[in-house]
Amino acid sequence: MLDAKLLRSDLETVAEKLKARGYALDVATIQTLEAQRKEFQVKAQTLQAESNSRAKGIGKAKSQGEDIAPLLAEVSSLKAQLELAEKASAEVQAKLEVVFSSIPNLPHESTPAGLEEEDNVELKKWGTPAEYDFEVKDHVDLSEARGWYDNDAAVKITSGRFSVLKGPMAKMQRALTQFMLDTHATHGYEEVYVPYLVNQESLHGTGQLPKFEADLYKISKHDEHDTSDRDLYLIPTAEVPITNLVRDEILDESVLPLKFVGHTPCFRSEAGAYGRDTRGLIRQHQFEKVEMVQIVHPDTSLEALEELTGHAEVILQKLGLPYRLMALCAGDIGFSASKTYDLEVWLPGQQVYREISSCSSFEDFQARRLMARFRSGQEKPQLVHTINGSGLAVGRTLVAVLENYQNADGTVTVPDVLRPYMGGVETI
RNA sequence: GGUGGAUUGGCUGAGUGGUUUAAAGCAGCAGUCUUGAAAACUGCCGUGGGUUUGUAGCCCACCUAGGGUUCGAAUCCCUAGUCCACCA
Repeated sequence: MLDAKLLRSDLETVAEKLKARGYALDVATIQTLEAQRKEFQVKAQTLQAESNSRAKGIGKAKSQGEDIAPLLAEVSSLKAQLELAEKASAEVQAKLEVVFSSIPNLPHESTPAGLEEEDNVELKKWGTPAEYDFEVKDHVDLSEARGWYDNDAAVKITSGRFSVLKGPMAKMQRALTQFMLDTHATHGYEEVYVPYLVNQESLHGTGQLPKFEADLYKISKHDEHDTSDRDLYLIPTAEVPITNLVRDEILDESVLPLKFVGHTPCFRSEAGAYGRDTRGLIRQHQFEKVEMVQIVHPDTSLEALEELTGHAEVILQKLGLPYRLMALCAGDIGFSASKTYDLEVWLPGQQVYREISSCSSFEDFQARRLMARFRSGQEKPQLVHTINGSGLAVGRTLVAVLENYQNADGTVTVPDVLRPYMGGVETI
């Protein structure tokens, strides 16, 4: 959420900045609602103050044994007025809340201009794609030939865009997860285990709700006796539960930066992505991911994003996977993001670089929704900045390892760093 | 699954319808004293929102959460959460 005060004082500038990411801010509507909000809120508060002081006066009169009947008569019409004003105020504030929480974050000044994917800027390439003296397979052909990947079984058990992995491939996915968690621990991240089902407040805090409900799996309680809205959602990323650890907290400045790493499955309905990447493990409704989250002082968020992106790069480097680093343009960054780097890994099977990690700084956008703050000495609480990034998407890393490390005979060489996690085997 | 109890600020803990602006203590901050520290003493000491040029002043809300009763609710009623105890 953007700062409501900024939206009041400098709406035109905000609209201009949002234009950079292709978002048309409805300035007229906001100005109208804002004018109403001010009127009704001031009115309701004034009436409340009046009502409070009258009630106090009645109490005083009664304790002194005076007749309070005339005072009660005076106050009778006040209550109805107050109720009306409060209702009007609550209505307009609810409308503003909906509008405000649907406005995306402002792109950071260092975010490249542009609205399309083609406007993303390649910042560097690492590693050289290997030359193969045989015809390379993609991960699907390769793994099906070995009986490691069974799409039909997944369809039978559940539906499309799920996978059943078997044997060495299943084990390698687990090995990758462990390797990533252990590596990030050496960078000072505290490992956390978190719930896979979260409530609406959590999703609102990190920005998935209210705008992106269609991409989420919702779990209804089916309790006819419980009419309260307590539905839970499967997490689309560990960012949600991990970042929400600091929701409604006032941290002491000395604990910053907080660095968390967690491994979770992620669940995405991928509404609107039908027809894209239907083959193999690239785009799944359920996939494994290791996620890094940093809660930082506002002055250090830019450096923290560089650092965290570097931590994701280390994984690719240790695995010996060629990749490139992209700065996403204003039109391509996510709803809550201010600045985003994508890491794209080389997939020989497709002869393309594919996203394997997305690292973003949200500045105070999530923190404001989360009411995640810190206090320096005796000063007023300030909003923290939040940073997160995949380190890495495990399923896609598995794809990358299989494709990059494949041999002519259909076997796959196990990268050195994974061998300790796979009982020392050198090839699978 | 059932019954009962608890739920107050960073912590402990008073408060069962109105002069409560939530007592008091601890912790914290500032100061006095002291060579310095401790002790003692004095003062400050929650969060969000509104108004506003304003981190000034004034106002509103917040005693687990959400409803309700009332001129007035921490206090009474309902629903839910959490914790504790007992029963099955």
